[in-house]
Amino acid sequence: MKPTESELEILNILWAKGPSTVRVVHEELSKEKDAGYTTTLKLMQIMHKKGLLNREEEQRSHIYTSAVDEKEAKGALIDRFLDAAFNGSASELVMQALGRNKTSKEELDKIKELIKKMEGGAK
Amino acid sequence: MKPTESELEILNILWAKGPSTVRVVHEELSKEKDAGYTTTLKLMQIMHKKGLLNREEEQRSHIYTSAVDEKEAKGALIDRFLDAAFNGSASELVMQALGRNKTSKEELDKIKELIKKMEGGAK
DNA sequence: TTGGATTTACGAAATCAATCGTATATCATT
DNA sequence: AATGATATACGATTGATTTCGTAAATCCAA
Repeated sequence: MKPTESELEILNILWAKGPSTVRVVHEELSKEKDAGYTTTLKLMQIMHKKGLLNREEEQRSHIYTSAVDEKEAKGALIDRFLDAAFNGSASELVMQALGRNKTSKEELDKIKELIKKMEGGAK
Repeated sequence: MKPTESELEILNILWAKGPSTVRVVHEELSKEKDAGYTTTLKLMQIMHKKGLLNREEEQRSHIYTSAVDEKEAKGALIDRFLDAAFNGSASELVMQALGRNKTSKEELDKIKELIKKMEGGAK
């Protein structure tokens, strides 16, 4: 399971909006990039064939849903990214990511909470 | 600047080992995957044309070095990955990355240090 | 019910990444 | 100087991704 960047965009939309028609996905997609309707359609058809999307064909406008779990898929993406760019070291990635973007206090708190929990569990 | 996965592997080797010949890079690469020598050569030639690598042609065996800064390049990679998969939210990525991999106590400590520093600077 | 709009299906082109074979040049050793 | 090893250059191929045009089916509204 190795979605391309375009496919990932579509998955993100479906994860956020739930079951959707090509029209809806395309509309959403159009906010970011511009491509023809049939391009989006074709992409989603390919993704369906690959098993990345489910679809219901009862209506004239087919309804698509993601066939892959969001957490799992993103976890796999992280793993691949980690291996490719950071030699598998999660902490390296985290340091870079935090050092880079300005992250809000609330977010930092959440992360601290998580660390605390992880340490607690490890003891 | 958008290295492919193969190109990133080569950049990683050059970042780690410093100026190197194709031969050396290829040898290192061969530990992970197997491809012919000319494949590695071609890749590095393309990267040179793209401006990803510098090379010195004085010797018969050209010496290649990365033309891009490691921190900068990885930062750009993170940004793109963040946008593609996590809607730009660094903390989301961090949470997933930490929650996923088992990270050592030392690494967690380093991260806590970083957070402390960030909070200090924000005050 | 007919015409316009919307949808799906499908083929094909354009691009790009990755791989390799072959030719040519250069070097080192005998 | 000749031979074998090693280097670069370059073209060609393969496969995947992205894009779009067009045809056919379906729906809706005048």
